[in-house]
Amino acid sequence: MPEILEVESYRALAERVVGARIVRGFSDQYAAKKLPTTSFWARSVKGLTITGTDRRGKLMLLETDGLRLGMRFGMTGVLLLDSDAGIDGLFYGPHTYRPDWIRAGLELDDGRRLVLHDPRRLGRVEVDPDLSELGPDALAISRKAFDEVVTITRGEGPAIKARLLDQAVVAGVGNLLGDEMLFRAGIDPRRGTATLNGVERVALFTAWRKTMKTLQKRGGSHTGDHMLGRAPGGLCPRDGATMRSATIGGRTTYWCSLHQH
DNA sequence: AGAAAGCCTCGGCCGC
DNA sequence: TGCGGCCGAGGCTTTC
Repeated sequence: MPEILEVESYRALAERVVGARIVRGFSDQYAAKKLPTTSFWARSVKGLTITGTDRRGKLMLLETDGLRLGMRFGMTGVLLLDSDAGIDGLFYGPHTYRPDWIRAGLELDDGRRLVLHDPRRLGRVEVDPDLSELGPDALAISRKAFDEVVTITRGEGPAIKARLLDQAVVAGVGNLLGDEMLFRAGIDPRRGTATLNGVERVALFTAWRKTMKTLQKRGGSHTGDHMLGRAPGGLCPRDGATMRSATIGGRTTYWCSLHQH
């Protein structure tokens, strides 16, 4: 659920704890799944002072005077500072918060708590996360980085939708965002990446930048134009044609039968 | 009851 | 035939 725009809002929220010292960290076994042991997070974070925040794709980072800390939010994770949500709940999943859905977090020397609230337990905490497996950040992607996303060395390459979702190629495009930018660019998500011509590439790049900009203003990935037709039997909000759907790149994908080709 | 917006692993297939 | 890389399917987990 949280895609890059939501994670960016969490990062902005986390800015408020810069300067604070961590007195205690905690996590359950699920949140610690990428760590050697469940207690690794608690042992690693104790005593660190938070010096800044960062983000690569959907991975949020806390810079400290020691280790670099990472948080992933899975599909239903939210970052809370005391009880202030980084965004106003989530479109999918419960819109309520419950103390027993707090899976990991940090207690700070000023009494505040920065916590991962995650009903579905797919969020993760990380210590010194490996960034080498992630492509360049999708939010403010450069033309050069974009060119690499759509460049395939041999064959047609994967479907463009699957390519967009590959975090090693570009970090931060989630399922909704991928559908939204292809919708705006008028490109069929099933198209082989290498089959996009120059005009289509420019259209996709333009749609990409505009989608990020617009949705960031609106407040998240679930406020895209495309969302209106994103339901079984839905109609395209642009031209009223029927929307199609299929699994592409492992995710449910919706596209307009008329203007995306 | 089925599907869900992330991510990881596994197994099959393709090409060298 | 052997092997690595790629890609899709399935699993995780809980909720609505």
